[in-house]
Amino acid sequence: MQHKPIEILIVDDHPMVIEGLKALLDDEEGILVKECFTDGKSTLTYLDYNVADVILLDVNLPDINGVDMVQPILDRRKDIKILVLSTYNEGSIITKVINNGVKGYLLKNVGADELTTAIYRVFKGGVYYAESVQIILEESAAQKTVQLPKLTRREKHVLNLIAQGKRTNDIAEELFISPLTVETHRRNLMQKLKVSNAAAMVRFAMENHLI
Amino acid sequence: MQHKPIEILIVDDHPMVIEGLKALLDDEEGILVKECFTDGKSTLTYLDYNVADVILLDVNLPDINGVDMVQPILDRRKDIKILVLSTYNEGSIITKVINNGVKGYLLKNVGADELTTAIYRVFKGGVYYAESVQIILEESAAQKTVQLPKLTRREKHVLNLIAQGKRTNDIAEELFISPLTVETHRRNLMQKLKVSNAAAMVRFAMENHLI
DNA sequence: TTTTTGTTAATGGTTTTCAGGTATATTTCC
DNA sequence: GGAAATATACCTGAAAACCATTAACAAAAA
Repeated sequence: MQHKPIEILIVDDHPMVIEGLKALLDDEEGILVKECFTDGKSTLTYLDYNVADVILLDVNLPDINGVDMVQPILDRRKDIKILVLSTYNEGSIITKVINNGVKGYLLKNVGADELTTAIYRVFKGGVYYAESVQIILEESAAQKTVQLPKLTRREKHVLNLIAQGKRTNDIAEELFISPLTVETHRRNLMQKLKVSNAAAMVRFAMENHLI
Repeated sequence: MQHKPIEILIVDDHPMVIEGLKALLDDEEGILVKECFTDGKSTLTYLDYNVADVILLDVNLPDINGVDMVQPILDRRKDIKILVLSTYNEGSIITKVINNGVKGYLLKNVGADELTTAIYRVFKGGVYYAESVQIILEESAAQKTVQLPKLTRREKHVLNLIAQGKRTNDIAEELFISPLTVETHRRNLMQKLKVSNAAAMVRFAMENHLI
C-alpha cells in the first residue's frame, strides 16, 4: 500500500543550502518538501496555520537564533520532529538543543543517504545524531563525570540499593550492618551530592551515570 | 610522544574470525592484540592474572554464554572495556548486555575503520554501537514507552518536582494547591508506577524517559 | 609515622513520607 | 447529558527519613 509522503519544511538563510537539500531529497518518493523559509518569524507564522511532519532547522538564522526556535515550534505543533542542521560541531549548542526536544542533529556536509535515513528515523519516533555529534556528547558527559564528587565503593553500593527503592532497614539486612550505619552512608551521600533527599539523590546519580 | 598501544583480547570460538580480526587490526600501530581465546573459561582464568584494555567478546561461545561473561569479566578487571561482537542483530541480547556494563556492540561484518574507531572510543571512556544496533535500541525504548502507565499532566508535573528533590510542602506552594493534594498525587503516582517510595519512583521515571 | 579516608556505630531529636480511607468540584469523552 | 477520568482536599497513625554530632578502628596515603 502507498503511504502518504513525509511532509518536511526547510528553514535556512542560504537559498543555496535549501536548493541543495531539496536536490538531495528529490529522488525520495516518501519525502515531500512542503515549504521552505529563510527566516524564523515566517516559519512560526506558517506553523500557526499549517502542519508538517519534520523540520530541517538551521541554527544560524537572520532574525531568531535556531536554538530559540525550538520551543516556539513545539508550542505550536508539539508532534513535529525537529532535525537541526549546523555547519559546525559546536558542543555548547548541541547539548543545549538536545535537552529541548530536538530529535536529531546533522552537519551540513550530510549526504543523501544520511539525510533520508535521519528523516525516516525521527519521523518514526526515533532520534538521529551525526556520528561526530555523538562523540561530542560523550565527551561532555565524560567531562561532567570527572568533576563529580568521589563516592566510596560502599557509598555507591548503598546508593544503588536506595535507587532500587529499598529502605534503610532492608539495606542494613542485606549488607549485614547496622541500620544506623546505613543512615550514615545515606547522609554522607546526600552531603556529597548536595541534595536534601533520596529522590533528588537518585535523579542526580542517574543523570551522571553513577548508577 | 609515543603512547603505549591499546592492549586488546579477542574471544571467539571460530579461529577464522579471530584471524580476520587480527588482520583488520594489524596495520593499526596504536592497537596490540595481546591474546586470543576460543572459550570463556580460559579467558576468565587469564584475567585472574593479567590485564588488558579492551575485550572483543563474541556472544556464542562453546562453554559460557557471552552475556553471562560480562559480569565475571568486570568482577576481575572493572576497568576493562567490553566490546560485544555478534553475527546477528538480536534485540533481546542487545538490551540485556548493554545494561550490564558493555561499552559497545558491533556486528561481525564490521570493517577495519569501524572496528578501530570503536576500540579507540571505548578505550577513551566512550561507547560505540553499530548503527543498526542504535535503531534496535530506539525501537525497544519506544515499545517500552507505549505500555507505560498513563500519567496525567498534573501527575507528570508533580513527578518532576519530586525528582528535583522538592518536598510536599514546597510543591504545594509552587502549584498553589494544598499539600494534601500533592500527597494524593504522590500516592497515585507511586501506585501507578508500582513502587513504594519516592526514590524508586524517580529511578523508574528516569529509566523510562518520563522526565 | 603521622594524617587522612573509609567503614562502622551510637544518641536523640524533628520532619516527612507512606498507607488506609473518604469526598467533591471540574474536565473530558462517549 | 451523563459517565468516567482528573484534580482537588481532608484525616489519622505508623513508619521512615532527615538532622546534628560524636566517635572507634582499620587501612591507605602522605
